[in-house]
Amino acid sequence: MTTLLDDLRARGFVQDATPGLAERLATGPVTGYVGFDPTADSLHVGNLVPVMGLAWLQRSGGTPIVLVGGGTGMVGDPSGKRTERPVLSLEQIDHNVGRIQRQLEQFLDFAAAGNAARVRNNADWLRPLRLMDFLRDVGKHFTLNYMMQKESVKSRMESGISFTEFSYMLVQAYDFWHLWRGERCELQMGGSDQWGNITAGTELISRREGAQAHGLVFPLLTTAGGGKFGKSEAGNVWLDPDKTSPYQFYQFWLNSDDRDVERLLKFFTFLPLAEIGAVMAEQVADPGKRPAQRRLAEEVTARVHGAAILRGVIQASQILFGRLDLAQAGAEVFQVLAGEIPTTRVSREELEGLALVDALVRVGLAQSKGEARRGVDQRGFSVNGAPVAEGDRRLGAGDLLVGSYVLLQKGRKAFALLIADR
RNA sequence: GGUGGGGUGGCCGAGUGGCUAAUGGCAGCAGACUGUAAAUCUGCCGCGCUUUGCGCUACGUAGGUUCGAAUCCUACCCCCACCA
Repeated sequence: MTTLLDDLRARGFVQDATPGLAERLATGPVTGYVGFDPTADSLHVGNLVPVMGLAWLQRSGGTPIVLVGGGTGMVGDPSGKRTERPVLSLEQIDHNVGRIQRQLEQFLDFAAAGNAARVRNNADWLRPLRLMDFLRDVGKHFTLNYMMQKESVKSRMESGISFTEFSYMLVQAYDFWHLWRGERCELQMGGSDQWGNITAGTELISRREGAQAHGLVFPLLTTAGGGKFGKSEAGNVWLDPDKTSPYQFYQFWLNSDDRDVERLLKFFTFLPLAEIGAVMAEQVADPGKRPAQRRLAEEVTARVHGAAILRGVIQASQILFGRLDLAQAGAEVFQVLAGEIPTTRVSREELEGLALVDALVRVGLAQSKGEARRGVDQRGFSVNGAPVAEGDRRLGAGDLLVGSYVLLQKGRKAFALLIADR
């Protein structure tokens, strides 16, 4: 029988784990937690690795706890950070937590009998905490020498580290202890930069309670191209459809590098490894068809946005990238597109004689008219699928498809729809 | 508080009076090639215009010297290192 640790390891989730975790898991499911920053009102795909870690924990019978850093959010973790965090109001944090929980519900079961997922906010216990109590109950258990050996501190000794940031690991250790004490939470997971903070927590639980707690860290995800995973042209790829449209979301996964796709399937889908193996076999046989990317994009998009939206997104993708002749497309096709790509409405009068460069800026495909002009010079823009060569090109009624639509395109991946109202 | 070093375009980093809208690298955008890939090659990469050119804004901030300043002078702000 395999345990959570075996499963996570097979999927590449385990960068490091504390000794004894395997033995502990062999005796039964655990309660475990991951900390999240409530700095935004949505998760982005970069947050998905720990979310999937919690989901697997729950699937193994364990109880996942989502810890929201409402208390720690105001100080700042020095691990891998260069700048201080913004301070958020309590109302803002509550709002963000509510939105994020709704997204988590696609991955975690908050109603499961016996091991329902829980959300905790460390503001609840950190805010009332008194400094003297903290120094007595937590500070006493750590030597300066121990703390200075942590990578998060060591790497900052040259450039300088504030006392607040230096103390961060103790606060995080206190969180772990608190969850252990109150809910018998025995495992903390996180990114590999959290290793030092997590082991400080297991240390505190060991010294104060004489009990063994465990830690597990995920590897840092990078792309084969050498970049940070989870970024697109528009910045972070968010789960919130208002921040990243489902179409962009689907395209993000579909455009995954061949070298990354197998790893991404293991990380971000619940497909059994045997099935991933089969998909990869297809992929190797005919890379041009990209069955692996398609499967990845479908699985993740369906989970985050639902099957119905996925269908619409696939349809829109076929229109924009397939051989479909736009002139043959009906009005309903454009209605689908309007929901998936940036859409701007103009009046008929405005459209008549509207300079293309102005239109491109207006729909957001170009930042400035100069940029639009350069792009046109380089044959980078198309109107209704036809590349534009003339820098002084103007739009008019003759460009309207189905009487109302003009499809503008930058390069091959960026589109915008202009709707001319009657 | 003292001493020294520094603040240049998204980032890194050249530039010490006119040839500088500012070398180079990274990131980004477009084109070719492709599989809506990767790699490679090419072009672009402050804003605007009636675009082989012209105008405006810009080298921490504010003044000054000069025909002319990112480059020199003054004050101020900020950062870093070492010392206290």
